[in-house]
Amino acid sequence: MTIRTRFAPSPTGFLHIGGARTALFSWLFARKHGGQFILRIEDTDRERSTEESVQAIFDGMNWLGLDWDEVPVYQTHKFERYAQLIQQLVDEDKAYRCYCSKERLDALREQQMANKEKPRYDGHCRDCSDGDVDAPHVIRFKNPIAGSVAWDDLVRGTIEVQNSELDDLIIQRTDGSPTYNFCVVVDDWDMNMTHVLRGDDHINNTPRQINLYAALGVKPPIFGHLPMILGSDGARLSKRHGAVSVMQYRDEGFLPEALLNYLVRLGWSHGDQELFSKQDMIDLFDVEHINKSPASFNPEKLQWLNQQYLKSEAPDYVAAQLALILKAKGVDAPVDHKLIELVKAQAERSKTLIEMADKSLCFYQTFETYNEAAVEKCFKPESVEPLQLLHDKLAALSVWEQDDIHVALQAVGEELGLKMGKYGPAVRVAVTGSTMSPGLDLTLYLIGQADVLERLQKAIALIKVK
RNA sequence: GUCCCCAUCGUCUAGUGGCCUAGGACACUGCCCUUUCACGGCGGGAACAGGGGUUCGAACCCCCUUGGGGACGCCA
Repeated sequence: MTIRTRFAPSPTGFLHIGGARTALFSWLFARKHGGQFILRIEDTDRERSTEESVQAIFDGMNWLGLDWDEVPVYQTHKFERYAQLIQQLVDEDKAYRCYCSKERLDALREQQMANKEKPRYDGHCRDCSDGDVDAPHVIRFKNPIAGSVAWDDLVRGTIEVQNSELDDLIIQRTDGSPTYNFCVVVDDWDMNMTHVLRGDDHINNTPRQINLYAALGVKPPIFGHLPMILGSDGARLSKRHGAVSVMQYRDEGFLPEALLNYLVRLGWSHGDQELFSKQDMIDLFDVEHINKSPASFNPEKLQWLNQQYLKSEAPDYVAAQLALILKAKGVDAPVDHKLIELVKAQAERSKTLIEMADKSLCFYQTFETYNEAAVEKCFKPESVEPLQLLHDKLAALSVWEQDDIHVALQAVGEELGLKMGKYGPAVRVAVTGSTMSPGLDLTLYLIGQADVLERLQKAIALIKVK
């Protein structure tokens, strides 16, 4: 039997971190077993579902490289199918029309809460099957009254719930539209899902759905409930914890490889291994090592991972991403030798592409202002002489090679009897405006002869005035 | 409140009865490397929620307590 899993988001916003992690695990499970991974858009809530959200989900999945098989299924395209099955349940006396008013339901709930009971529908209309079909009504599923429902959860083990805890859920609204719990069951059945991996906020829905499967005479899929992702304060991850949209991470300079790697380690592990390529994940993934407890999202570790990938991914690939961000900052940097060398040098100094871009700006445009503290510390009257000497030596170079620049840099120290630490910082501030940069010779090399000479002169003039 | 689920360093986790005076990673921190900033290397502090059992032996099994999360919608 081919394994088939799915990711079924409702298009009411962007693809968020929690959804992405669920999608990743489902995707991994399918890919690992050579099965299929399908996308389903749960858009039965027409009020909140939008076209843009659907696209945002596709974008997020694509960016992460979570590819899906077959064409995505839209629940709104299946209303006839749902209606037909609901009618079937009514005909078979497995569902019934309920005429209870909202007011009655609210009062009921309030009273139950006051009695310290679990609020649930009392079955008021359960046995009056002779109601007027034309009067406003919903359709409720006749949940079994006695016994219990149990299933063998892929990650939790056996879970059992008493039917007495479950009420008769609405499967069709007054407006005739079907509800979530019903659609999910029909869809997973229609789509031949073998395994359903989802967030454990659905654990409470599972017994209801299993009862629905039984009523429909269908064998349910195997369920696996993934622990939730919490924010740093232990509460469910939400907007106030910072970025929760997958695409926001792209915008903040993260590589998809890093986010994926971070996500896969949230709730799953393979011994002590921290770094996983996509192929590693597919090869190594197993449900046995999925954790049961919720995990807190830790931005620092994500940053560390991002730097690991900034350093280990192909420099031209990183350079292409960097160019995009540089462009957004108004710098047109071609993905050439210079940018690639810059990536290699900056990767070990940057956690994100944004950071890398900011640190690389001065390689493409003259900086407006010097870092004040740097000027204070490094621009001294005695800096003029080595700066001038370096300027002259560099000006004399007919070819601009890193080796020659290195020699010139060394020569200045030797001729003046100065250690590198004595004049190096001044050079660095002169050409970059700050005290931090990659190795000096590489820095000078990448900035280019003309700009270096110009900046050196500008610095000398500044020091003299000072 | 009721039901369901969960519980190892601050965080992610290893651990499936003896290999555990509990291992790795992030973060923090000391030293080394070093022309800056980093990277890297070598160290350090830091956890089995509490209480009862079971067992020759419990981080691992059972029970209770506590704590946390989730669900309780004509949302999904």
